[in-house]
Amino acid sequence: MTELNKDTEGKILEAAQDVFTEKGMSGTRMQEIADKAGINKSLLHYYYRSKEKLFGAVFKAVLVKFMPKTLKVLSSDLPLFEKIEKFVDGYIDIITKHPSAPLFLIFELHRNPDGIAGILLNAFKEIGFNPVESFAKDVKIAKEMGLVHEGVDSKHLFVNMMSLCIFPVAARPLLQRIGFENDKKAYDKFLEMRKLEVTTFLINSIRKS
Amino acid sequence: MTELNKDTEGKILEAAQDVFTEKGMSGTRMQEIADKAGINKSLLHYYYRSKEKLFGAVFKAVLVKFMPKTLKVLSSDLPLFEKIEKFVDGYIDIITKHPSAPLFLIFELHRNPDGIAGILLNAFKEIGFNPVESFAKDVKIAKEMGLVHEGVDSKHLFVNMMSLCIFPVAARPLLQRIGFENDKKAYDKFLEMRKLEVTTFLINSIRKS
DNA sequence: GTCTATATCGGGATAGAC
DNA sequence: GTCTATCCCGATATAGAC
Repeated sequence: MTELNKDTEGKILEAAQDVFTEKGMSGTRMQEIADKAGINKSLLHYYYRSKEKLFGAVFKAVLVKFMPKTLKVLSSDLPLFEKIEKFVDGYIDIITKHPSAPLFLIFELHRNPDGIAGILLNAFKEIGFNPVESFAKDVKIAKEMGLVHEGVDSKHLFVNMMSLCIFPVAARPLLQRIGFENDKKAYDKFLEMRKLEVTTFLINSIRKS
Repeated sequence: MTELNKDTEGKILEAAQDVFTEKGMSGTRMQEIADKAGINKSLLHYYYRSKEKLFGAVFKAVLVKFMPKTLKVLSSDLPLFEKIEKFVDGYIDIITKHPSAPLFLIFELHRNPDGIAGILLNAFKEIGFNPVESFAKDVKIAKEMGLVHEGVDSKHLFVNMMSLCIFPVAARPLLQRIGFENDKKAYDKFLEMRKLEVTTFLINSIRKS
């Protein structure tokens, strides 16, 4: 819940985010967005000309919500181990708050990769920052300092880190049922514990000595 | 490509799997399934009474395709380290062959958790096997044998293992673009290497001494 | 069993009053 | 800017001939 009193356009965008991230592009009904925003269906078309356009706005908004914090950590000059810790901590936090966002991004990207990935790649290009390359440098430095094994591959490490943060949230409806008897609180606690768990897990696996 | 000459019902189910797993329930058009199966739209309704029913059949079929192999490994009496290795190897293999299946399962489970999770939980109940509990036992034994740290939590380990296998395939459209310049072959190779990578990564992080 | 034709309905989009 | 009424197409589903 952000603010409650905003202009119509803002209310629409917020409602649209809720519905789109929950049900995806094709599963979303304009009517449901209108209802949730407390306005009429045709107002949606007044502000955003089409469903497609509204979807685009939502997609960007979700990116904007996620990118800044995470990129800030990744582009910082913290040493590798601290950077991993900070990233995992912040990332699990933010996706726990917006649990359907990552699955939404992945699913829609899967549905229409080229059309959508453009938005993302442009975002990186604009700020002149590629998280994967940047992370590779961090790993290289840590190797030179003798902190991590020479055999460590930065891309695998990066993908591992992302996987361990995102998957448990995205697959929650499944995991909570098969491993936690569908106990919401227990799973919340599990996710909270993962911050430490994932960090130590990652660092243990790459640390020299 | 399984067999080419099968009865109409089989052709429909196969085509339906392709389309449903690719586009999800709401993104799927019956027409597209009919085209892909090389038959008429109304034949779909002849064999499966509704889209909903067809979807159910597909969902089960996908489960059946995945479950047996993976459960066979998990329920075997291999020692923990070998079990991890076998699982990771086989799992990455099978989801690489059916890359859209995991995302499909997760997304549809997210969309309608209770309606769909029932199918899954029943499947487990029928065979009287819960992978999470079983894995917990394996970890316990390994601890008693002094092979892994006492602090290792079996649920985190299980979720880590699943995350590391599934996410890189599910998020491929994204990862391949930001980390591999959208080079398909490079990413294929990356996935192939992950079998060893993930295994050693997991074992390194839990092994005692 | 397989086809063509058609019914029916839902949802995106527009027109036009206020 | 916001509403009501309506258009129109696409998609599921059914009827019925062969």
